[in-house]
Amino acid sequence: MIKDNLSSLVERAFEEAVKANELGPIEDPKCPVPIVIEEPKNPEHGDLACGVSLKLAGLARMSPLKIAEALGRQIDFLLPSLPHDSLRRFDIVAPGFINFQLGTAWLNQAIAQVIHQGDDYGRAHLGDGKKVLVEYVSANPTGELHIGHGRNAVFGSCLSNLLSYAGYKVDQEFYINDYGEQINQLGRCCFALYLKQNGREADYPQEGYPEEYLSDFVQQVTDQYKDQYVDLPIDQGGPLIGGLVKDIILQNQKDLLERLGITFDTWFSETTLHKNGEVESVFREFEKHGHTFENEGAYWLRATELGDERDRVLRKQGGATTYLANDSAYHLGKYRRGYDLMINIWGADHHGQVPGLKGAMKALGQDADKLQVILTQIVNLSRDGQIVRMSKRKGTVVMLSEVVDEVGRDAVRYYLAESNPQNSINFDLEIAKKSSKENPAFYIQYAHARCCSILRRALEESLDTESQNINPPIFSAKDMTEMQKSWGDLAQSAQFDDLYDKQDNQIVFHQKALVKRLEAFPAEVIEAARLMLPGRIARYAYDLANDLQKFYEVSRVMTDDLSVSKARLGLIFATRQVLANALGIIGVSAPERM
RNA sequence: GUGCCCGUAGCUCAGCUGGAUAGAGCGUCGGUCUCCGAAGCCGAAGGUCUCGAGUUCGAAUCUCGACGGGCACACCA
Repeated sequence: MIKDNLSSLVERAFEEAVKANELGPIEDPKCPVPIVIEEPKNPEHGDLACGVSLKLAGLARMSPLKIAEALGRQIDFLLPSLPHDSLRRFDIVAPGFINFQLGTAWLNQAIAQVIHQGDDYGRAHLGDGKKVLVEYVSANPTGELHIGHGRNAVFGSCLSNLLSYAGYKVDQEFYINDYGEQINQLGRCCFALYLKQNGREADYPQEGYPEEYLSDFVQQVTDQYKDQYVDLPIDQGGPLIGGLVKDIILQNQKDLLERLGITFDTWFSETTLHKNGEVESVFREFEKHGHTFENEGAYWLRATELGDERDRVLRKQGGATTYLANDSAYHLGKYRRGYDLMINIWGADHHGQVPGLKGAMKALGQDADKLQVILTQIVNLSRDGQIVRMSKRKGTVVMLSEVVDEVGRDAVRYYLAESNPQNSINFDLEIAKKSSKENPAFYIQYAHARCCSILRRALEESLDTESQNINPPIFSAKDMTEMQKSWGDLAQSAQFDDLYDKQDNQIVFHQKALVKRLEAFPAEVIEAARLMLPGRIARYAYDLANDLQKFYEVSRVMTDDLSVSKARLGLIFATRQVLANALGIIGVSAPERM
């Protein structure tokens, strides 16, 4: 990577400058501050720049400019050790920046690298094969998914893709809360509706789920089984009808998530924890490790000793286990499955539970740092500018399925993937629909399709508008195959010199910008994975598409000069590849035509 | 009341471990297709980075405080 090359160049210059006693009181040849190479906003400041002298000023008790000059002298000596024409020149400017002007060697190498590695370009070893479990969505099987679930789902999916791309071994899991009071409640509600739908009298539970959420699901049961269960007592009918409805809802959620391109490796049922006795055995584990006590007939976790703000009940007075106890059993199981890292993606309204769960893991003797909870902030839905509160009670929720229907999978994914989880999102349905054609997702896809189109056109005959003659195709399919082979040949990367030799500064500028962007992709993947912010990849893809469009505006790919055409086709080929790789991470399709 | 998150253009959001003149999209106004896809490109307008202190060569970025918004504070799940 070019930045790494430059940063190690500056590092060596620093060493030499220290040896030459040019940096005042600094005697350690190891640079005390990280050497960061950055892209200047102003193009007049070169292709890349280093501001390390400014950070060293205090330590060296010298002016930043003097330091930069000292480093510059050493870089001059080191220059011959670099590959031919990798660095064209560098300048020392006030207040102490070192600005680099790139030659062609590294840039050419970057294009060849993209094509050489293809679908794997940008893959990283950051994860080093570590096993990660990403648990997300985990919605209750008591109703449809809403837009908040959608955000959680898209974020989790993108993060999983990203981590996997960065070298982690990722499993994706959906935890089904199919046990306990809420599922009993679901049963009572569904049975009441079932009776009603069969013309019987029934009292709908007052604190139950809104009827309109459930009636369609229950209707499916009614349609299939007619009135054959109407005479069952509530304690049998509830669980039976509730169970049937739960399966329908779950399947419904699965189908919807699949429509969003989300698939889970495991659907983990809470019921299995209870049936296998894992909840009971987690109490024995708590007992072994201490940090628990009894009070007024309840069994407590002394969470205050473990970083929580108050103690938590694990087993209630009546003997029932709490949500935290069940969750502890679930998460202990995750540890035992051997994951190096466990990521939970929760809605921010659950943030209060984080210290409790982490405390429980500590109490069980586990490394709580392996468990990381990412909180996604709320999605504010509006329609025509009117805020729609997502209250389940009032039943005003706009369902995720409606949004996907209206806006489309790719746009929904991009929209929800783009922003960082700690920021709330304002999602106006009317605007989302209206702007769906100018949606960033379309813009990126358009750039991809345009690359494909150019590559296709290279193989087609063309019409000369002046003479009305039909020109034969410039390249044959066989030519294309051979070109692709040579583009990916690292030893032949000098063929891309033709991108920069011509006199038109504007074209050179935009091509260079495009190549620099392609070259930055692997570093971007690593950074995004490190920060666990897949939104960065979405924005990167947008920037790359933008760079392509700007290049395309000022320059033709197919020209009279065959070697230039070849080089530019190679650049387009590489751009298409990186667009596809980036889109793949955020789970947006990369169409060849639109 | 306590804890967590947020506050950047009219709206939606970027801004990398502090760096050069704070950036995009949408919306508004104007320009641009005899030429590989105009779902594009170019330009204009729009900012006290909520406010106030502090840290330092230098703050949208770090610290503290205020204000504003959201969320959470169960032997519920």
